[in-house]
Amino acid sequence: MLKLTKKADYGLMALKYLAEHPETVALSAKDVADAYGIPAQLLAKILQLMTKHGLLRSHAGMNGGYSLARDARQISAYEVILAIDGPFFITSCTKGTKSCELTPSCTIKEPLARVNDTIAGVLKSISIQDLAEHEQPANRAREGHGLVALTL
Amino acid sequence: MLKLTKKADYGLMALKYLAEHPETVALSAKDVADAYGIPAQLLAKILQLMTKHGLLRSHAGMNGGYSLARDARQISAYEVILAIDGPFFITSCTKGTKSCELTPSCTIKEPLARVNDTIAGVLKSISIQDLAEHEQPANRAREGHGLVALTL
DNA sequence: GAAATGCCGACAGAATCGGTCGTATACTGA
DNA sequence: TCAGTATACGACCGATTCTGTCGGCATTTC
Repeated sequence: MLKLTKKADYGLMALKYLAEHPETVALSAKDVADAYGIPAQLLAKILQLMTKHGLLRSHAGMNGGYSLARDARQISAYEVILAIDGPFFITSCTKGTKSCELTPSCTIKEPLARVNDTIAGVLKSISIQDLAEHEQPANRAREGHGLVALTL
Repeated sequence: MLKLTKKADYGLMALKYLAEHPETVALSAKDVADAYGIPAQLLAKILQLMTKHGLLRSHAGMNGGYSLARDARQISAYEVILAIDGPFFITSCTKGTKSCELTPSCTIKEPLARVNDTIAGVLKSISIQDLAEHEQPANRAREGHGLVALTL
């Protein structure tokens, strides 16, 4: 399928929302959840995850909430996905801990690992700021573009 | 997460195997399954799927089996994944049939849709032939490389 | 001290995925 | 013609993962 989980979507949406409201000191999980119609408790856990990974700063107590730990330009979509869904690999048998058992099967995986890197590169090149800026599809014809080379 | 299903992996492996054995007229599902230790019946269904999508030709009866419907260069990884896993979208709320119901939420999705296109482009640029050639990591330093531009 | 908020673990329902089984159909070759 | 091999297809089940909820606790502000 190759798709993000809803959690990752929610996380990106929440960060975008925070990036769009820089004037406020902090926004509570409920604020963001209400803004998008996301289950509040679920979003809360997602925000906590991102806090743990250093993407957000949290503040308990009344008028508490979350704020971006860094400038929106310094947070990439890759980091968000990594924080929420964990490390991803395009191949099922991730060549990490426990490689593929099937005898010589994973010859496929070596080229696909490079695809994986390419995708990661694309996601790393996208910042929360980029997401927030594209509110209106009008300014789509901007010049900024990342170039990604895939070497087979 | 962002990973392929095992079925897609199996499908790619099977096509690679077929591409590596061009001399044989046809290989049965069992042949391929045995070669890689894949459950035979599962692989059979995958091969049938790819046949239905025009990637393979099938031949029933004794000495039957499957053969590539086109040259290995003309079959992209994208087509394989599409045939097996169906159309994929990186975003949960695919902007196809039933768009996101959440009020204004899917502002995120528009930039991610472009990421999606980029990934699709990468996968389209990879042929079964490419997979088959990379049997040995020795000839990795080949010159052929696809260039993918992501315009934010 | 009370209210609001974040923090955390456990858990349940739903969806998806991986894999199996059974049966029907098609082709080959003796 | 008949047996054997192979594809074709649908139903099903167990396991895993994902989504979302609940309950309790900690922290800060007022």
